[in-house]
Amino acid sequence: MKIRTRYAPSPTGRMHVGNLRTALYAYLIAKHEDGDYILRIEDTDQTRFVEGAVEIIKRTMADTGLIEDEGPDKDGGCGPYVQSERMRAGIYKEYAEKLIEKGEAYRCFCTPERLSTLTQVVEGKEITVYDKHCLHLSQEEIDQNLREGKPYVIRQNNPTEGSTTFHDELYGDVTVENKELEDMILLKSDGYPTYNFANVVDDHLMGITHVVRGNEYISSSPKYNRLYDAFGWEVPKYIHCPLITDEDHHKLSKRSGHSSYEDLIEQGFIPEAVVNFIALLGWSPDSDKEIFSLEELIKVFDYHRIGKAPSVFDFQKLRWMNGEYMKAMDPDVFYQKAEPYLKAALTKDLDLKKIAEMVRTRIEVFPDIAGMVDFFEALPDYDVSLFTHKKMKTSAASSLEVLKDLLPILEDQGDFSNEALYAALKAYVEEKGVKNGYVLWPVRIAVSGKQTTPAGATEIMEILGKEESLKRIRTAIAKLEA
RNA sequence: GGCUCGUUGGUCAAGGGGUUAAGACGCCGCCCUCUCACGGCGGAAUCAUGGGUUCGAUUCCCGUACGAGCUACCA
Repeated sequence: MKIRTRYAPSPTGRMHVGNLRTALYAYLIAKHEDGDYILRIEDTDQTRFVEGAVEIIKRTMADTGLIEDEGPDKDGGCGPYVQSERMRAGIYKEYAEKLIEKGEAYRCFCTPERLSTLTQVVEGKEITVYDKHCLHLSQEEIDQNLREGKPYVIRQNNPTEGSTTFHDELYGDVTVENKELEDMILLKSDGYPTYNFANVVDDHLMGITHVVRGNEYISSSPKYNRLYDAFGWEVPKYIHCPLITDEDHHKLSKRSGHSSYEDLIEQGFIPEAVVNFIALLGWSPDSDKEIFSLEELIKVFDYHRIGKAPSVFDFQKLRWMNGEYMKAMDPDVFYQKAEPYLKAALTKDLDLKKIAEMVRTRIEVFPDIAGMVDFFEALPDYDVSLFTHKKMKTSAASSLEVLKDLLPILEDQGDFSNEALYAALKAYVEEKGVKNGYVLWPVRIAVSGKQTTPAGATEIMEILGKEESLKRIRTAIAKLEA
């Protein structure tokens, strides 16, 4: 049988990396077996709906390459793929009423006021256990309430004895006492289904074979199984994924500053690296390989190798991985992506393509560029102590001497290409019988004004050009003479 | 509080009755080098805890601790 998985986000804002990973795993599980991956929008909570959030979801899916086979924009015969539309089509009401007929659900007319009398506070948390009050309403009372137009919800009728077991592909069998099973609400008074009901109905109607979702649903899964059983539907395979946490081992939240995919993109990460990184959070291949394209992931992804323990989102390692992608990137592609960052930092007419290549193996994330190339734009006000370097055996005095020797040589130098400049300086080095660094260190400091730069002295001079390079060397001489 | 799940270096993690307990990030050192970075080499650092079972447990079982999730007309 063909595998069908789904990703079913709620349009409530940016896409959390935990959700993105769930989407990725759902996609990989399906694609590994050449199955179908379905996108379904779960907009049943009108109060949490955020304008534009559906577009964010669609754009993120497109950017990351998690292309759905069926979804709101791609009807595969199981539509509509947006729950509010399905609700308007009467799907959930129809199935909820079937459950009532079977005695597996009942209408509940309890007011918020009555419900609040049932809640108690335990350790600061409000806990409400419904008492099945409306289960015992007589048919007359129900009809009366209906006639009066009293609002009601439909609740699942769970047994109070025995136990229910469900099987997870990763966690194995999980058994819960039925008395722990709450009579959860299936259909809200506004007619919308709750997640608890909609996911079961839709997963069945859409032929989902593998339900991939976050770990937080593991304790409600027994209730979902009872729903499948009540309908006489085949229970899908469940794959509950572990949580992604922050450095403090708490659920990754907005506070961390990088909890959403959009946050990461804004911070200069590239989609491929993000996808690669999150794939490895909670899953590992059977090899030492760490850099994977989406296609490679599809090939090697075995969901049995998903772990059970939560994993910390290691921002540091993401940066490293992003850097690996930078290094492996085609130079033209890299330039295209780096250009806006280069242009933001440099207004002068410089060879940005050459600068981009200098910076490529040195940055992890695009915003790193600015602090690395700023000296091309303007010579920083540096301290002469920079000229002193013990390993290069340079001092302020030696630097001054070298720069004064070099000035006329460079003034006469016609070819200001990196190669020609290097040859010229090398000739001086040999004539003096010193180490390369003895000469090149002061030159680089003079033309850059920085202790570390993305390139060597002659490469910098090539970019700067003769006029600016000489000007900076004269400035250095003046500084050293002062 | 109840229920459920989890626990291998700081982090991601492999492994799974007998191993010198992989690999990666980060950190440190060395090499390379026109600085830094890249690259290369090396180093420090781990089986939460107490009981079993066993000739032998990091691995299997039970308890404890710790962490997380659920306990909404949120998903």
